[in-house]
Amino acid sequence: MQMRMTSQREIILKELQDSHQHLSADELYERVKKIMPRISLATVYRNLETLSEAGIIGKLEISGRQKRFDADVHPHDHIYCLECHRVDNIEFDRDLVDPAAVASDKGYRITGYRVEFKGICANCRAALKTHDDGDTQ
Amino acid sequence: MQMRMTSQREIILKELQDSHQHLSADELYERVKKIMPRISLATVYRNLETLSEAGIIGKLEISGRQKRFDADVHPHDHIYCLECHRVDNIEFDRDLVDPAAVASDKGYRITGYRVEFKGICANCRAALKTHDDGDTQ
DNA sequence: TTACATTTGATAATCATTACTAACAGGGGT
DNA sequence: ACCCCTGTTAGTAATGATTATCAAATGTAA
Repeated sequence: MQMRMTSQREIILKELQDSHQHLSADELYERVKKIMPRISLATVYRNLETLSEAGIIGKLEISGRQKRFDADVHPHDHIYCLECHRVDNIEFDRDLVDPAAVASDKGYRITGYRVEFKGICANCRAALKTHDDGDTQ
Repeated sequence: MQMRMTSQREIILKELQDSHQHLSADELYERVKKIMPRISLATVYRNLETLSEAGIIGKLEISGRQKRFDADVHPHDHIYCLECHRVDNIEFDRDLVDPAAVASDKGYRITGYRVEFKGICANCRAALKTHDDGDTQ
């Protein structure tokens, strides 16, 4: 849990925070390389893991895709675009879900849950509309 | 969408149904090989994909793990064990979640959502208890 | 039965991630 | 200052899951 804040670590964290996005390890690698050209992709992976273990960032494991990282660690949920795979935060009332009501089911001790929405983002809706008029709603 | 029910396809589907489990492609491969020894792992992957595209089975993409497949296609959610990675169905009232209430958020057209619980299953709770008494609840 | 499309088995390739390793950095304590 | 210890790094190899490729086999249809 204790962890030195190395310069690599600090730059990775700052780039993620400043992006205001949910970046993947390699996207972050590309950004960090501009500041610290000799950094290794493995270092980015390693530090993202370290930072998320320490609870400083969140690790998003969205359906079957590459992991993404989130500088916002307050409990919240996500929606992702089936077209371009971007991930956005959603406002969803987590109090609606009561883990205790589910717990008895199979003898699990529940430690958490997440809600994951999917759909087509505004950008991709617009793009699809001009191409093949695929959306009427 | 139209799709021949080949013998390989049929055996893969039947084995998944009979298992009453959420099997991964390679677990299913091991089972199917006992019936059809010359089948290829690629064929299993290919047919699981085909079957899930046709809506005959479900594809489960649980947090950062290997995909699993589900012969039960009625809308339902899942819980997985952080220790042994087994996946179980849960009874969770999906009406609690209203996609429309979320939709306005970012201009997404929402096509679905899923709720994923995590925890420690009964087996693993018992196993952990005998080893290091790690659970008091 | 000839002709075309689909599917298969075998294997190579890909993608994301993790493991490995040797070199390096930043403290103590002496 | 010097040595030792531990954590970290860059670079690269290895891994695990999945997908792509392709020739051969099979099914379907005129």
